[in-house]
This record gives sequence, structure tokens and C-alpha cells, in this order.
Amino acid sequence: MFSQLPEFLVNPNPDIYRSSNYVVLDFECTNLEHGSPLNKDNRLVLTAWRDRNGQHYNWKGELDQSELVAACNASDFIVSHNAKFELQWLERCGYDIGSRPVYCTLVAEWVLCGNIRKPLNLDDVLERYGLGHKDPIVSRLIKSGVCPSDIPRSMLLRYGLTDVRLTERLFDRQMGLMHGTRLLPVVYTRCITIPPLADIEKQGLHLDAARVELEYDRTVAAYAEVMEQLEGISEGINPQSPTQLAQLIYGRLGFEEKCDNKGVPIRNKPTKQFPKGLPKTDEATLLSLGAKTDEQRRFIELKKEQGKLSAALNKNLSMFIGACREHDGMIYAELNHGRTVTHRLSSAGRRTYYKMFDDYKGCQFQNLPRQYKPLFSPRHEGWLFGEADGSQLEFRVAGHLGNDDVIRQEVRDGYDVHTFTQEVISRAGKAISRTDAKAHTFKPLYGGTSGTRAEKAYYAAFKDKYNALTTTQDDWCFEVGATKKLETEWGMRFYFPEAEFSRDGWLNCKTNVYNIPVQSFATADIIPIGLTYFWHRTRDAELMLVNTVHDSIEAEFPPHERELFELTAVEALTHDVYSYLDRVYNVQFSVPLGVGMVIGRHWGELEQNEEEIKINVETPYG
DNA sequence: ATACGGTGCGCC
DNA sequence: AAATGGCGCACCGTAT
Repeated sequence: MFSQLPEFLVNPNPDIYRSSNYVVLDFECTNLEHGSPLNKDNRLVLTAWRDRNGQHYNWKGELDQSELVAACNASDFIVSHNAKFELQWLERCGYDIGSRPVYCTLVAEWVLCGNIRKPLNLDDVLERYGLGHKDPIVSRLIKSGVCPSDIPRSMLLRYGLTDVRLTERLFDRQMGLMHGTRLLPVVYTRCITIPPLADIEKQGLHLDAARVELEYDRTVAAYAEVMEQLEGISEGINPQSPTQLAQLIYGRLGFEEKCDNKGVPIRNKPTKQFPKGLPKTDEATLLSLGAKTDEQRRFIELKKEQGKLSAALNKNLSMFIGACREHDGMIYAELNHGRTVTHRLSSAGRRTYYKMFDDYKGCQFQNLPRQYKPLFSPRHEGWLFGEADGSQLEFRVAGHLGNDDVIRQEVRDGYDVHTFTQEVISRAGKAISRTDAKAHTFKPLYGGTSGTRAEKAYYAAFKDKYNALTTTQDDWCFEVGATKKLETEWGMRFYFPEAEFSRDGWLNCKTNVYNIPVQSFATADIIPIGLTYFWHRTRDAELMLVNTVHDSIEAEFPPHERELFELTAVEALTHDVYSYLDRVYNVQFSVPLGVGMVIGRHWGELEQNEEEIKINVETPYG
């Protein structure tokens, strides 16, 4: 039932990058949307590559690249800087992007930098390595908007071949730098994710036009209503202007600013109008001000509503309605490596022109409001939308990294962690609902300590209950304090050059040290590994992967592939992960992983009489 | 006019 | 002197 996995996932082995049989690539293309291969109006201008037989090039465009594709098919892996881009072009050339691994010098550089942000574009990286630079004249032409198709061929060819040569030297230098480290397996993990990402970006997400129209109308009406009522109190101020809002709230409406324990107001950074700091006007602050008069209460309520409706309209609904009316309900986004310090993926919207706004709009795919998930539906009539997420993923990863038997036992027992939070906080004197307690459950996992007396009692109880984890995290802090860096169990390295212990024993970057390894292993390794196996295991199916949001993957499929989705999600997000971590990282993952699945006609919506599927899978190590 | 930093807010 | 982490986008105000 599953598609056949390629050898590099059946027997994943980063040593493949030591083979001398590889192809280094660099392509030049027309420059709409920065040359995106997903833009059908772009075409390839020049392909340049280097393999065991020397250097080659071709001016013939994406439909006539059989020589290039043959060179790729004869290689063990493909090298390029920002390989997602070249893979998307190669697919248009007829190459099977899942057939062999890539080595992306951009992604490898990201891994070498760990959590330190540095520019990852080829020129800057070459500069740091002292490897020279790309041809500055052609670089400047392209950067200033000249289409490569208008650049003289002799100049462009020299530029392309130079890029190939320099990329190969960079690859060589990176391999040298990784010698004696355990970073190459991390690079392997990042790189096997690139073909699935290249594919997902191509698909986009599909909106249900009827639902979007309804929600849009409802929200526009609600927004008009709120604005009219606000007008009665705020007399013409712009409620989205922090400065105008600050004047109103702390002026005529008579609110008192929140102060720290020395009586100094807690403010944002100074502006021209507010040289002593701009008073805060975000929702959390407004709710904490303690409205006393009827007018104050009414204003806070209305402003809260206005903020939400305005964000919903501007960030999502107006664009959704444009997509439904002008683009068949489709919206598109990128999924990028190289942005985050924890090595999670990040998403960025692909800005698209809408006639009805005479403007470009885009939205990323990882912060869509949950309430709007049901606005999305499969693009094909009768198909299903499925979401699979890693149950309590970061908590379980913390349990493994912290070697914490209490977490292991609670996961196996299906223990309700939030009820524990509720009970401890309530017992400490402040009755609280389970829902409200949820916000506190994992705060101490990331080093959170401040709060009310009852909340602090819970944080202490957490550290006590999971003392093995706490000890591990404190050990990380000691290592960071002593060496300014942390090498994790799976080989990834994080750097904290500013780390200092204060006299009272507080490490200045403690919360980062507590958080980064957990978040990284869970959402930069485990989920991408699962996503990759899922993609390869379903390649022969009609099913398409359409998104991934940190601990989840989303897909559209016909009803007869429902079982395929369910079985593959469990296989890929549990068994495949255990096996990959063991073989590539020599990590025997020791807490059961779980998968939760919601399948229906819309994203996040179950069919009637159906429930979310939840499955835990025991580790192979008992 | 355009660029940029700050703020606010959505997600995990 | 600070005490949960990580992002990207729309909007505002300010600088150029």
C-alpha cells in the first residue's frame, strides 16, 4: 500500500555526502517573483553544472534539459545553494525530485551557525569563508532588476559557471569544518526535508468560497458595528494607532498606567510624541488595567473586539475573499529553512496581486487563526482534508532529553497534565478552570518562574515532579555557563557567547537554554523526519501534502485514501522517527510518540459522529 | 515617496 | 535585574 521508499531513507546514511559522485548546480532564470520556479511565467535562461566529467551548461530552457537530468540521475546526490529553488526548477525539467538526496550549502551553513544569525546568501557566506565572490557586475544587474534573459550571454555564462565552482568549494570547506563533529547527520536531516517542502509549496491551500463569503460579510458587519460604537467614546481617533490610543486611554478615559515595583510605568520604547516611552496599549495590558467606570469597561470591551476583527479582516479575510473571487480560492506560501534560531521551519506568504484591492497581499501558513481552519477545504469535490499532529510533542521530547521516568509513565498512562495544573493552583488558594490552567502547564518547561503565589506553587511542583528533566536542563545551563555552548544528544550545537551566571546563580540566557534544545529536536528534527517519510510513502497516491505547522502535517486526499492517510501518518510520525533517530543520530528515543488525527470535509473539522483519532506507539526499546 | 523599527497579534 | 521559547505580516510613526 505504501509507495516504495528510496534507498537514502530505507538506509539513511549521511556518509553518502562523502561520495565523489555528485552534481553541483546553479540556474539563472527570468526574474518574476525573484525567479520563483512556481511562477509559470518564469523560464530557465541558463543551467550550469559540474559533475565528474567536468563543467557543462545549457541555454535551452526547462523543456530541453535531458543532458542535465541525465547528469543528475547518474549522481549520488545534488549540491546547490538554496537547493529548494533548484529542485523546483529541476522538477519542471522532468527530474524526479525525490529520487536522491540533495546537499544544500545554505542549509548546511545554517546548521554550522547553530542558533547564531548570520546572512546565508551565497555572496555573504563566500565572503566569510574567504572564497572570493560572485561576479559583482552581473550580481548588481540582477539585483537592480535586470532580467537575466537581457544580460549578454558571455557575462551570464561566466557568472553561472563561477557560482557552480564557488558552491563546490563551499561544499568542500563545509565538509572539512564538520569533520570531527556530529553535525553532518543534522545536515542530512535538514536536507532530506527539502524535496517535500519544494512539493508542498507548489500545492497551496484551497478556500471554501461559500464559507469565506459568509464569514467575510459577518465580520465586515461586526467591524462596522464596533467602529460605530467606539466612535461614540473615542471621537475620531484611529484605534489602530498606538499613540492616539495611549493619549485617549491614559488621558481622557482616566486609566492608571501599570508600574513596576519602583513605581516606574512599564512602557514601550520612546517615540517623538512620548520621549519617556510609549504607554502600552496591547490587549493584555488593557485587560490588566482594571476598568472601573462603565465607560472604561465599555471601551476596553470594544477595543478588544476591534483589534480582533481588524486583524481578522486585514490579515486573512480580505485576502481570502480576493482569492475566492479572483484565484479559484487558492493561496500560496513558502516554507523556509534558514530563518529560525531553533531550526524550526518558518512560513512566508507569497504575495499575489488582487484586482479588487489593486494591491499585493500574502499570508503565511503557520499563523492562520484556528477559527478559520474550517474555511479551508480540499480543492477537489468529494475529497477529504486531514491533519495529523504529534501529541504533546515537546513534552515527550523533554521527557526523552531529560531522561525523565515520571514523564514516561504519565505518557503511557494517558495522565491528564492540565488537571494536575488545575489542582495545584487551586489548592494553593486560587480556584482555576482546567482551560485556564492549560496556559501554565508547560511554562516552567521553558524556564518560566514568575506569577502569582498560586502559579509559583505550580511551577515549583512541576520542577519537583519532573526533577530528572529539571536536573538535565540545569546541567545544560552549567555547560553553557562554562563553555558558552551546548552540544546536544543528537549532535546539534547551540552557541551562547553572552552567557554569564550572575552572583545569585541566574544564567542570563536560562530560558533559551531550557527551551531551544526541546523545541529544536521536536519541531526541527522529529516532525520534518516524519513529514519526509510521509511524503515518500504516499508519492504514488493521489494524496497531496499541503502544509506543515511545527508539530503537524496537513493533506488532501480522495475518500478511498483515508486509510492510507491514517496508516502513513502513524508509521511516519512514530516508527519511521524511532528508526531514523537510531540509525542517523544513534538516539534511542525513549518516550512513546503519539499521533492525533482530524479528518473531514474541511481543515480541523470532523465528520458527524466521528472523533479525533489518537494513537500512542510504544518505543522499540521497551 | 520609500524604508525601517516598533507594536500588536495570529500560530505552535 | 530578569525571571516561558520561536516565528511573519499589517499597521503606525518616523527618518530619509
